[in-house]
Amino acid sequence: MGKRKTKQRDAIRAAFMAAERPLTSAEAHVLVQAEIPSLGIATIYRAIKDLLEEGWLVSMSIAGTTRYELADLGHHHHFHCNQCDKTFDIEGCVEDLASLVPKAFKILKHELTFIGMCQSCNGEMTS
Amino acid sequence: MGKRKTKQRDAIRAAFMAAERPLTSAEAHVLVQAEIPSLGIATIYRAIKDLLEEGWLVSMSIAGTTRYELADLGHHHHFHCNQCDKTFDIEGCVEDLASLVPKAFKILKHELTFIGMCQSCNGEMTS
DNA sequence: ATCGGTGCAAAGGGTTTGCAGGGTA
DNA sequence: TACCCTGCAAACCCTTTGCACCGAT
Repeated sequence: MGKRKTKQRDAIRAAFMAAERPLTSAEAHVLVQAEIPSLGIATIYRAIKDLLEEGWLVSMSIAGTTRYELADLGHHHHFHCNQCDKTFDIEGCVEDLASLVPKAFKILKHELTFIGMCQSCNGEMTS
Repeated sequence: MGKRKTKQRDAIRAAFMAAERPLTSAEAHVLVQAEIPSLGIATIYRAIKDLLEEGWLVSMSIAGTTRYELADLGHHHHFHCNQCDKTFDIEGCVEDLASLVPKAFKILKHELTFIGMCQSCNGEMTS
């Protein structure tokens, strides 16, 4: 009844560990197919669902798409590039964010996302 | 060749003005149908598309769904309730957010969203 | 009388589910 | 061997598009 170890799920976990940034289901699929070309998108979705439930991944909604990354990265935030549509991790946070919210609202977490152009795309524009 | 004034688009604009919070396309549809029951969802989507292009609405991606609100509300942020799935506006912001981002990244804007339980739902839980 | 907007239904794109076969334990 | 996982295809849901009709100008 426990989870079984399969090469598909190993490859999916490996893709998220290697990515070092949040991945969409489609991005994960492409990365994993480099290892296992026959792997179907349904397997990606089912694995992500299980990994979310067991707390190994967390999800976020950025730029109209759900993205997933390792749950144990610690508190951080994100930068989304409109040019290449990739999302990157940003270290650090700021104080007193919670003070913005009325006390009657119960805060579970917050998400801070910067939108703009990433280092790579910005460099290409100005070169 | 300009935009025409129709009762459907008037009702759609009125719904966003009255809502005082971001609405999903489905929420807007329900609200507008109270006024014009025959109004179809495609009309909502087409009107939103035009209103975004003319800068009257802005869109955001929260909790897996695209939401829209008036563009002229000034800088503010959002609170999303996991219980009722509604998103609310939060006044204010904090300083020095941009300092978190590496200088090579070009910031266009930022989005800050608190996730938790809103006043109404929180009250129902504890009563 | 134009021609943009609307309503309906079909088409698209992304995500989920049913099912038979394959692989782990 | 038992049964979870996979791959494929169908089903779903949300959004977009085609088309004929309606209605604002």
